[in-house]
Amino acid sequence: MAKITGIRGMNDVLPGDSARWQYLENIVRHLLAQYGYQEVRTPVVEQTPVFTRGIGEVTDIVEKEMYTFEDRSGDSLSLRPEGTAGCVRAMIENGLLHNQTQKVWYQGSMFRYERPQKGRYRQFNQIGVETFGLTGPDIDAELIVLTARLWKALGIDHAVTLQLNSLGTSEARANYKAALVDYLNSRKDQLDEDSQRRLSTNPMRILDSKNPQTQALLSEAPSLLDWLDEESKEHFAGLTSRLDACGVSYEVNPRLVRGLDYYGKTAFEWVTDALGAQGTVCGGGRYDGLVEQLGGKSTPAVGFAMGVERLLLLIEALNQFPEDLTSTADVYIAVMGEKAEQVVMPWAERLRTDAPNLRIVAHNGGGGFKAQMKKADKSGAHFALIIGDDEVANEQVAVKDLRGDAEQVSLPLADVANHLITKIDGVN
RNA sequence: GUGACCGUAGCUCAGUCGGUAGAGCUCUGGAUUGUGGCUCCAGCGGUCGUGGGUUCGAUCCCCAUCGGUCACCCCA
Repeated sequence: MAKITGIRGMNDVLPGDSARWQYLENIVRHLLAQYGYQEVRTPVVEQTPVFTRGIGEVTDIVEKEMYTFEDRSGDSLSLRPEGTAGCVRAMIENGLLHNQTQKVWYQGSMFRYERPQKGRYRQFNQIGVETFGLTGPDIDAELIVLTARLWKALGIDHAVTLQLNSLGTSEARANYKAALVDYLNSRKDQLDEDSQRRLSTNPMRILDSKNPQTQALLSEAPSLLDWLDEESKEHFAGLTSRLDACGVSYEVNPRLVRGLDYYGKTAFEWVTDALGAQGTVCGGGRYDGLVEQLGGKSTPAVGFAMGVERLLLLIEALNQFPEDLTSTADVYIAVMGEKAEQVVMPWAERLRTDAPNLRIVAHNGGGGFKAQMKKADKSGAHFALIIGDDEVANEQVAVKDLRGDAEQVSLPLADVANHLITKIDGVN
């Protein structure tokens, strides 16, 4: 019989790792609440046109990376390859964009059929933030400032840099695109194969080619910034002045184009060189045309998404995880003798009632007393509680400090919870 | 989709110029009948990724295949 395995590029988050995910998620959730953003949860599967119309037919994501299938009624469905399109669909469908502004975020799995490598998986998780109904550069700035605060909270701010660009209005972009194609067509023979192909399909993407010869050729090419219309220039200036005022530094990168068709004006990426080839940790921009594209009333919008796995890899690489994440208990209860085994459950229940914020693990599964103490140590608990025949007879519990040098004491059961709470609060 | 490298114990790896394998960590028990971390001893644990070929004999050599990793591409 063939061995049953998980699917390539789709990973398990195991007990030893889940605390790290929760650590990141908790920080993000708290931070977004600080800015007044609300969470939305949308399905993992959408009708395929949500993505083909939203992301763009000729993008790589839609052309060759989507998990698309027919359901039993013959409808074409797709696993979401990104979060924005589905989020916009939900906002339109529920009438949440009618004369109101919205600030929302989501978190969840996305799916793309690609060859896995470091920081790139077939099922991966994004935390995304989207805002609707706001035209000015102040909201673009707020989103970026918010991410900057997040990097600080995670201890990775020294390892990421902000790349910033304006893609202009669609008219400006169309004019620029024509100029770029003109320039590159005259030097077509010097382009690498991929770039030659993109010349007709998606010429802007040639700008961020990694091919050094192509990059050299581009140094003489027309720059997007020179083709910006007044409106876009003003918007971009409004954004940069606010970033300056908040002390967020950035690098203007006129070659920064994003892979999804719906972006215009502001585009940004936070990148790191600490993760190998997949260095973009967060990316986003303005997509004023998308809501209309998906059948809603024209609504301005800005948003971004960050890659959870990449952030976790980066925090790990920079050694920024708190040390106590591996601990599974604050208090570990070891028992000896039949009488103790009889009372340990009700006693532990009482402690959990009296000290609801402590993680209290009662030993299961028998084994010698020494083995129980080893487990107490491995659990990361600050205290071991010891219940043997003597303790049962006196309604007492022996409290042993596993981390400090306090003397072991015996306390009446009724006093144990308070003792632990004060001691452990003091430690934390 | 293309390329490079790699598959030996649960994990990290050694090894056999071809004679069916070993260490560290983990786990269990003991040295220390009710006291963890350090140390020492013992035990548990392997179709050497899978299939085929060469050979008296293959974990080792050859071929294929599957899987993993990294990179291209693309993006979070």
